[in-house]
Amino acid sequence: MSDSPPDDDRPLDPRQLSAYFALSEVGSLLQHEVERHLRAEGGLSTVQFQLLASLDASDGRLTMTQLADGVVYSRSGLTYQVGLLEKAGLVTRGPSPDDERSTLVSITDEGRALVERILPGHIRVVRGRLFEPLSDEDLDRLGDIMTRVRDHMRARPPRSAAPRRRRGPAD
Amino acid sequence: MSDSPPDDDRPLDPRQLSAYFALSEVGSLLQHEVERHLRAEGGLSTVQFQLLASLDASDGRLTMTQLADGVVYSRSGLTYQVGLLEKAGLVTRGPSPDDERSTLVSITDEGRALVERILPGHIRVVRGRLFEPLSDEDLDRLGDIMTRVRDHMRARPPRSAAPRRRRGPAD
DNA sequence: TATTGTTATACTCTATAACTATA
DNA sequence: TATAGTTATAGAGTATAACAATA
Repeated sequence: MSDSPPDDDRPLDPRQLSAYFALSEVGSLLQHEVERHLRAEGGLSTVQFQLLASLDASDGRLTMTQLADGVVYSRSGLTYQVGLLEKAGLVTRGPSPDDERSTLVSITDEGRALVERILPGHIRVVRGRLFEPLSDEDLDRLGDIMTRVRDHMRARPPRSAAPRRRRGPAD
Repeated sequence: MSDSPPDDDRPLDPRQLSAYFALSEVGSLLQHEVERHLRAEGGLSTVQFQLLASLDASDGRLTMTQLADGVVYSRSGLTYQVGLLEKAGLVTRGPSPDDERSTLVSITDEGRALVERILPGHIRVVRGRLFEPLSDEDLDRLGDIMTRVRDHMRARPPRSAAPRRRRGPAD
């Protein structure tokens, strides 16, 4: 609990606070607008769209674990969402030939068609809300910063992020 | 629906895509970790913490509408969350002297104490996850970019963002 | 009539723990 | 024994619409 350097206990300076608040607000606003658009246009939640887009971007088939890697999500939540997509005919599920424990999720033609139908409007939202006020230089800088932060966050997950809690000996 | 310039229908270029994906991922990861911390440390959701922090940062009392302006939220959702905070003894609600329609939400001493107890750890999370890999220059640049985007998003809300739908004459 | 806020309701989402099956 | 995934369940959060009260 107290294994952080004392340096970490100082308050954020005003620039950090301002950057943090602005980032949070942008994230929240953007998320809401994207969600609204996806729901209205394709009846999908953001997570469902991300799952479809991941499948579409890869070879069309991924295991549940591979899908989970891309999305911040619990396993059961992923099962639930993929179940909805399957019910809607946008993906199919089947056993993996390599590893009988794995489930291979495949996007259907209908799924691909939906992604392609939704994508332009999705991009329009992102462009109009996020990128419009940014210069080319801003864009490069933003991409660079966010990529570094993401790699940092992915590289050192907080100690509480154990993928699956195993039963302790004292349970 | 087709009132956007044709320019908007082009796909995002790779730099935009990469910046957008990285931003989404960072936002999502950060949100999850902050949520986890607030829940573990103070039993609060992010929204509840934001509401308390807003009250704490202002004079300690705001109307429901003023609170709603800071958070992306439906009115009923706000009522629900403030109700929880009230039940927990962190805020009180009373009629506004200025406008009898308004509800004035006030943070209690207990509420302030909770914010002060949680804030250092919250900041530690943000610093460690978000700011650690960034230089001073990055920080300034990020703050500048995010502030501009936020102002842009706040200035021109999408047409669907009417605060409250009034009954149409044909209903 | 417009605005502020609440309530009732129904639904979506998410996490935890227990479970099955394969490696 | 560890890993991949599912299921049951229970709770939190959210939105919509109808509502009451004040401006």
